[in-house]
Amino acid sequence: MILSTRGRYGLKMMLELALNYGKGAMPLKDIANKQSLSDTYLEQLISPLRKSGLVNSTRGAQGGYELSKQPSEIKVGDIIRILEGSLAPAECVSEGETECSKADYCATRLLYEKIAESINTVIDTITLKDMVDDYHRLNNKTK
Amino acid sequence: MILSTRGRYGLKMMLELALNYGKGAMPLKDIANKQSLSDTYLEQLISPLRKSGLVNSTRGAQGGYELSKQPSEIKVGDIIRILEGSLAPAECVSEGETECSKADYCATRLLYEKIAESINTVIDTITLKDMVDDYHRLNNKTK
DNA sequence: TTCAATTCCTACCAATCAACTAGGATATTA
DNA sequence: TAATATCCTAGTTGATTGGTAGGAATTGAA
Ligand code: FES
Ligand code: FES
Repeated sequence: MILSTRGRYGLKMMLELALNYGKGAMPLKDIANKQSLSDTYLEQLISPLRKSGLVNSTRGAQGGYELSKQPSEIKVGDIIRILEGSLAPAECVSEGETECSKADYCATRLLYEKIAESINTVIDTITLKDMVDDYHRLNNKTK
Repeated sequence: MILSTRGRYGLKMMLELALNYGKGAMPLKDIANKQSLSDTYLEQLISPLRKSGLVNSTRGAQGGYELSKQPSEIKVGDIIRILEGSLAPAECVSEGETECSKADYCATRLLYEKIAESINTVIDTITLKDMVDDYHRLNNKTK
């Protein structure tokens, strides 16, 4: 699996917050209940999202979390990279890493670069708004 | 990292065998030396490749491994899937798995499907022959 | 003012996985 | 028969995953 629970749960959380966007703060417990996930675990995942500025938090009673900007401005790539780290196929293609010494003559690196590029294109093209739209399309069909 | 050493070393091995294609069997120790990898570890990785029919083996002295078909007929996706398992982003998109019960109304699944599709397109388009060509282009430049 | 709701933070834990290593049986050829 | 290889099974070690536990700090409402 390319995505661990960190990325997958994180995406679900952020989708839930996107669905709630404009309706005020949403407590983590509500998110956890809606998605049937452990709230103490989600707590750990939302912390880096807050520190990266994707969500704002309000402490105390009636507090909770909300997106810091419009769903259309948050790419799923932002979320995934915060929670999973880079999705590079191998170290020598990942951004922060020191470049591999064999980079000049390594044929596998070209492959990794192509894989990385195609993944990045997908996750940086799709925003939370797209997922909200998908959600409504999927769930309002029967109504 | 999307690819573990299994996939990455496996690709290097197969590239080495592709470079040696048509020249008879190549012992694993030679591959390991050329790529500076542990031969006892590579032994474990080539076993599933042989069982899947991608490489043929010859036992005993002067034995070794060779590709079972032309480099142009072996997709890197074949190699990666054998050594890494599916590259699906999440369980509910992976082929063998029982389909997730929420599949009908799950918006994250659509995202996973798009990621999976783009990865599969890349790794099933590129063959060992392409990597061999890249290798020669990269390494004969200075000669 | 006090209490309940809530975020925030650190530490711990068990199970699994990743990346090897070790040791030996079996087959082939010079 | 010795040297060279593949083949097979079983460890081992460290990191990662997917959590739990416990409590401090903050805030709104009764
Ligand atoms: S392994 Fe890093 S460039 Fe090839
Ligand atoms: S989690 Fe499986 S379909 Fe959404």
